[in-house]
Parts: sequence; structure tokens; C-alpha cells
Amino acid sequence: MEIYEELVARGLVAQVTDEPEIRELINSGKAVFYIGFDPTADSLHVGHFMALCLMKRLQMAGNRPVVLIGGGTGYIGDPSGRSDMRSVMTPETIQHNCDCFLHQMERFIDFGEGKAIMVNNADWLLKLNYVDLLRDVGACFSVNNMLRAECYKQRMEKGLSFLEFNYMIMQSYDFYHLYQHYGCNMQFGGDDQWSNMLSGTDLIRRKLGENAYAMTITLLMNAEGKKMGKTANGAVWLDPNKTSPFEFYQYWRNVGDNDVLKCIRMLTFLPVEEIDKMDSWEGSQLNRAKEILAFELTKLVHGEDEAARAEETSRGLFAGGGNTEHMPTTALTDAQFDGDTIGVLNLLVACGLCASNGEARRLVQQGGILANDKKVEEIGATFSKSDFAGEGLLLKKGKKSYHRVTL
RNA sequence: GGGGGAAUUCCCGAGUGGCCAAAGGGGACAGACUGUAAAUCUGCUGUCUACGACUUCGGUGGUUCGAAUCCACCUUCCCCCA
Repeated sequence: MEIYEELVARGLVAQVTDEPEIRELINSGKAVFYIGFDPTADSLHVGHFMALCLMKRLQMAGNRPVVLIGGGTGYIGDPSGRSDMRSVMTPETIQHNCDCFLHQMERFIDFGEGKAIMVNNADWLLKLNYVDLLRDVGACFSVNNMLRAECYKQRMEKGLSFLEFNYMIMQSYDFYHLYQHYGCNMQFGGDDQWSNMLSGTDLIRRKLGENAYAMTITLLMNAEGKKMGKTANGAVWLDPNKTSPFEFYQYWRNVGDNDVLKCIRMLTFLPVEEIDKMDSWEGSQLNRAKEILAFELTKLVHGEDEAARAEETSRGLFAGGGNTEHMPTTALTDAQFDGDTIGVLNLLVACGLCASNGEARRLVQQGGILANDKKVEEIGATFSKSDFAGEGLLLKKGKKSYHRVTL
């Protein structure tokens, strides 16, 4: 199976500007393609992960990836799919985020000699002169068309600043620049980027009379139509310090039945034929599929060792057994004890399982707290130092949160 | 530049002098049921030394016995006219 066909089979292809041309281009390994990453945080997250995988797949098929870091566009902020304006970031923050991105990407993409290259659009965007830019490309953009673009739709009601309106022009300019300087003939991106990308191919056609191509990948949505990779606490990060490998594993271990196969197909590197066989799985087999998904992705992001460890910990906790080795642990100090004892409420807050005393109180009252597998019945319950000796005390909040407390 | 409107707890959104820690919904969390899924039902959702106390309704001052509610100024946003 050739690469284009594989992308289709995995359900990754959302929209393309010219299917026959694009198929030919990437199947023959002649594409020099770019994907842009805006440095809006100090770590990549699951959304970026899809793009990284895509780059990797295309690179394996002989194409040349160009990673574009949006150090310049970061000054503006992409309004696509947003209902409010991004807060403006300081140049220092942007630079810091760019550095973090680079570090994480090296894990996925081969930046060796003659392989992938990384560029930062700050290098050319920040040098632009307003009037020159207007004269150069301004005439190529139709405000009428821009206003019709899907990515601005939501903002037409809530308000859109001129600053953000220009994002599309900057992104188009990037493509135009990369086309001229790096022979970049293709752009990939999330489906929400479609209008921005089209305007880039348009610009190249108008300015140079040549064809460049664009293709978007399907956004990873769950069965409820929400973007995946978000939790109540924010994004699922690739940085192990922001989302631990265990949490990362658990996120995928817990996806809904209807989403498992889709995720395996789109995100893992398992052969398509193998995945096709899993299509008929149901019931407990789906539960197995979730393990595969979680393991494969954790392996890609954090390495095989971490993946195995997360899996082991997970099985230990949920399937019985007592592997407490890798769960979050808090060591108490004498100061946290009242004499020889500590109350449950204080204990829960001390180890970060609860944000406040009140929350702890509620949890206990509702029967959501277990200490060494015994339900804590009273909010006045106390533990003495001997309870934390040795392996420590295993606290369980609800069904999925575990915490080990030692001295 | 002129005129009008808005800012409420995680989000949406009621509340227009005391009965307001603030309706309702969503989300989150917990319980039951389960497969670490979904659906459903129940509880719960400011803080605390907890049947009471304290701090919150964009910001700063003011009026009042008493303010989320009234007044002044400021900040931000939206709409209409130019």
C-alpha cells in the first residue's frame, strides 16, 4: 500500500486541493511539505502529535518535512475556531516555547543531514515592512473572500480584531516564502486550517503562476463531536513533567468504545491490515484494544520502557494486585501530624488528592475515599504514624485516583 | 467621533436594596449499575478551627443600618450611526 492510500485508509485525509497531483507527489516521495506549529504553550500536546505522526509517515515514504515554528505568527494569534482573542504573548515566552517544541520534535522527526528541516517564521515575518508587504501581496487578497472564510465565521458575531484578521495573510506569506526558498510545494495542517492554507496556494498562484498543494488531516474528535486530547485540567501534554506517562496511558486507556478503533487507526503505526481485523472486535475485546492503543501511544511518546511501566501499574491497580511502585507518592513530614496522628481531611489535602478541606469532607461523606482498600466512614477518622510505615498507606479516591503516602 | 448595552461563582446564565454563598442548565467530582467504556439514576459543586463564621458578583471610591443590586470614576467588550 502506498503512502497516500495508507493515509486514506487510516482516515487521516480530510480535504485536498488536487487529489491526483497530491497522490502522485507524495507517493513518489517528491513532496517538500510543511506543517506549522504555533508556540502557544511550552509543550506540544496530542493535537500536535497527530501532525508529528503524519510527518513521520511522509518522511518514511521519502518526502521531506519542513517544520515551521510560528515564532512570528505567534505574535498575532490564530483566530480559527476560537471564540475569543488569544492573550498576547511576550517575545520571551514565544522564544521559550519555540525551544521546548524543538526539543520534543527531535524525538519524532529525523533532522539529520538532507532530512527534515526546521525554520522559524520570525526570521522573515518580523523583518517585513508594512507598506512593502501591502504592495507586494496586499493586492492578492480579497477581503470579500476572506470574510467569507469558514475560520472567521464564528468571529463575525463576537468581533474580530484587525490583528487577528491578518493571521491568514501571514500564514499565506509563509507558504509563499517557503515555496520560493525551500521549494516547499505542499502544506499540511489540521482541518481547521483549510481556509488559511487555501489562501496560501492562492497567493503562490497569483504571484508566481505556479501550483502548490494543500491537504488537511481530520481533526481527532470523539463520538460526541468534541476534540480529543483535552481533559478537565487542560490538554494532554507530551511533556512527561506536565502529563506523566501514567496519566498519558490512562487517558487513552479510558477512551470511549466508539473511539478506540478510530484512534488506533489514526494515531498508531500498527499495520492497516492488522487494524482492519480489529474492526469486528466488541465487548471485552474492545477493552483489550484500549490497552493496545494506550500502550502503543505511550511507547511512541515516552518510549517502550515507560509504556511497559504504565501498563504494569495500570493492571496492578485495576485488576487487583498491589504494584504501588509507580503511582504518585507523597511523603509526610512531622509538621503535618498533630502529635502522632493526622486526620483524613488534612491527609487528603496534604497529598493533593483534594483541593480543599471541604472537598475532602464531601468525598468522605459520599464514600469516595478508601484507605488500604477500606472505606473511610468518618470525616473525623485519623491515622497514626504506624499506618504509614513500610510501603506506606494506599489512598484511593473514587475509582481511578490512587496515591501512596509515606513518612 | 456620536449614541446605546454588557461584565455574576469552572462555563452559560438568572438575580435590579435586606428572605443571596447567589435560581436554572452544562461541566467536573462522588455513589449505584458496569468492562478503567457509554447510557441511566442519586448526591454534590466558595473557604474555614463547620448546625456557626468568613470572603466573593470587572476595578476603585461613595450613598445606606444594610449593596451583586443605587451613584461617580476607571478598565475591558459588544451593538448602532459616521
